[in-house]
Order: sequence, then C-alpha cells, then structure tokens
Amino acid sequence: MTPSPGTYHHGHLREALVEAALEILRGAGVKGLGLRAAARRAGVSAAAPYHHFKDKRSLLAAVAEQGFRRFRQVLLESAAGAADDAERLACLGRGYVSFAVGEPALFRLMFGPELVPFRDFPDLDRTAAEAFGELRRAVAAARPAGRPAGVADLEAASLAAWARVHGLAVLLMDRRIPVEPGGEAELAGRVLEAVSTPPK
Amino acid sequence: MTPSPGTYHHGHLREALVEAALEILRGAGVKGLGLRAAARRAGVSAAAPYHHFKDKRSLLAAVAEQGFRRFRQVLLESAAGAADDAERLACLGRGYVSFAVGEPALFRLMFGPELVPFRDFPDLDRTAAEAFGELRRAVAAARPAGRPAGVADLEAASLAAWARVHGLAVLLMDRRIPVEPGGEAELAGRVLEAVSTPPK
DNA sequence: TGTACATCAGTGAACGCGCGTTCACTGATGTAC
DNA sequence: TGTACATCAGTGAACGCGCGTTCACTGATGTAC
Repeated sequence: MTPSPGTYHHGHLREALVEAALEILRGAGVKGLGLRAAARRAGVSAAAPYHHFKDKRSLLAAVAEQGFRRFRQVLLESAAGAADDAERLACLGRGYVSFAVGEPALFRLMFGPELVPFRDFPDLDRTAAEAFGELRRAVAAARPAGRPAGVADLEAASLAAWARVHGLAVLLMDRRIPVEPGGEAELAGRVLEAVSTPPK
Repeated sequence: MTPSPGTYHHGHLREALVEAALEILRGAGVKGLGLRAAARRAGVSAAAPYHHFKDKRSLLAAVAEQGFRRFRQVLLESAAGAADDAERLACLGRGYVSFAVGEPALFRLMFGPELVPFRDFPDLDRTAAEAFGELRRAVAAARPAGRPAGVADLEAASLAAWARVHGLAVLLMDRRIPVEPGGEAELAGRVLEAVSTPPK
C-alpha cells in the first residue's frame, strides 16, 4: 500500500505535488508555481502530474483547498484558550492576520481571482465554506445580546468586522503598513481592540 | 511636436503603452500584461517599448503610477459634495470601494507585491503617497474634537478605519461577498455607515 | 505457488506558444552653418 | 533656402527560456485462475 521511496511508483504523488506547490508559493510566489515546477520539485517527470490533476487550475485548486484547511486550523488554534465569546472573536482576528502574513502567496491564491468561482471545484468550495463557517459562528456568538438589531444591521455589522480583519491582514501582508518584522501580531491586537472596545 | 498618426515616429508612445496596458488589465488581468502585449496593442514592434521603459517592471510601475493618479481623482470626485468632515470621510470610503470594484486588476497591481518596495520607483512612490495623503488628511479632520486620545490610539483608530474600507474593497472586488452586479456601492454605504454611527 | 494479464502510474520526447530582451539596422527629426 | 549631420525613435529578426499539454511507451502492481 505505501511503497517505499525509490520505487518506480511514487505512491503519494498527489499529496507530494500539493506539498511541493506550497513550498514553491513560499519561495517564489504564485509567479513561479506551475505544473512543471511542482513536478520538478517533487522529483518527477513533467507529465506525471496529469495522472492526478486534469490541468494546472486543478492543481491550484487543490493547493488552495489545503490552504483553507490550514487556515481553519490556525483559526481554531488561535481561539483555543479564549475565555469568552468576545475574546474568542478577537483571537480569531489575530489568527486570521497571522495566517495571511505567514503565507502571503497562499493567502493571495485562496482569495484571489484565479480560482473564482469556486463552484468549479466542489472540494475547494466546501473546505472554504467550512473555514468561513468558523468565523460566522464566532461573530454570531459574540454579538451582544442586549443590542436588538435588524437582520440587515446585523449582517452589515458582521461584514464590517470581517472587512476590518481582512483589510488589516492584506495591508500588513502587502507591506502597506510599515511595521518591523514580527510586529504584525502586536499591531493587529492593538488595531482590532481599538474598535472592539469603544472609549468610555 | 505632435506628429499625426501614421508617421514612422509615434510621438506619444510612452503614454500609448501605458494606456494599452490599462486596457489589457481590464480585459485579461495582470496575467495578460507584458511588454510584448502592450506593444502589440499600441500597434508597434516588440522592441519599441525599450526606448521608453528600462524593463517590464518599469512599465508596470508607470501603469500603477497612473492608477494612483486616477485613484486620487476618484477619491476627490467622490468627496466633492460632502457637507462636513464626517460625510467627507464616508464619501472617500465609497470612492475607494468603487475604484477597486471598477478596476480590480489595476487595484491588485497597485497594492500587490509586484512592485514593492515602491522605493525603486520614485515617481510611483510619490504619486501613491499623494493619494494616501488625501485619506490621511480626511481621517485627521473627521476625528471628533471632544475625544482625547493618545497618539497610539489615534493611529490605531485610523488604521482600523483604513483596514475596514480596504477590506471591504478587496472582498467585494474578489467576489467574496455575494452581491448583485452594481450593488457594491449601496452595500459599501450600509457597511461603512453601520460602524461610523454607533447605535444609541 | 506460479503464471497470464489488465490496470495503474510513471517516463521521455516532442509540440507550439508567448515571453523578455538584445542587436544591427533605418527612417524621421531637428539643428548648425 | 539648402545641405550635412547628429540624434532620436522606430523596425524586424533572433536568442533562449519555461510553460502547458499530448503522446506512445514501459515498469510495477494486483488479481484471476
């Protein structure tokens, strides 16, 4: 079942190609990512990937899918120790930002235009929805019970919260906000908190 | 000075190449934009651009520069009729979003990683700073006088405002927020207002 | 346990393509006398 | 007004490159008898 390395048949080529693609993204960005490059890094001929992926876009979709899986995992880990719903939401925000800053090229692939609409890739679509579901649930749970609001207002407020976190993530990721390397999390905490807790 | 079309010397080739590049961005995205493609669209040989641009990145920088010029113009036009500083800020936010939604590929080039750091392209750097200056001034002017805040808090609040607008812009641009075509401005208004005016 | 055979998952060569860039060139322009 | 000449801004051909994709192939695997 699991052939040892060195055999003619790779055994886990699909996973290896996705892993190779992730490494290429980290090193060279989406510019350097293609079927040939992934095959080369996986130590396999240029035609081999076609036994596992229909075409280049299918590989990219599998990579983005893996990205959303890891994204969800980072979110869950970030919020693991939160004491209440409000803190949990803040933790998710910091996790969101740190994922984007840590894997900018992957994040761009996940949110960029290459693969939209996700409808073409059902697995990607589902995995992305699962990650977004974590955010949606946390926003709903953290909404203060004492504040009655119409559905439209609630939706608008949720979108505003998402936009704030997403915007901070991409501005930091694209180095639009000058910050010493590694200081992103601290700044994210300050900025996200600055609005969550209104001044007295 | 201004040779008529049809002559051997183009006369405005630099501007024509930038314009061609903008059209390519609109039609095919950044993927389809290169020196050869721009030259082709400008009706000129593949080598001609090298009399006006050192290399491909220089053309992209000139395109992004033109983008920031138009960005600033859209912002100013959006805020032209605003009654007070708060309304002006909201108008700038809507202009920001509508620029991104209207020219997604250009927006991505302007904010994406291809050209960072702008330091390599002084004209681009200056033009971008001029556009951001409009935002910075408006945020400072709209800050309520009655709320004393430390510099750090003020900066954090400004960043949060910018992040909210930028995030909304890219989420709409990347079709992450489902909205019927043309409905982006209305939604942007609702979402941005939902936070500016806290519930009583 | 051994053999025939279908199927799977690789290989290597080749295709056409568009790209960025360089080169020697040449036609047009503008200036000095 | 005319001519010589430097400079400018194009041309067209060529380079090497990496890419996505296809093809006939072949070695390895697993199953039926």
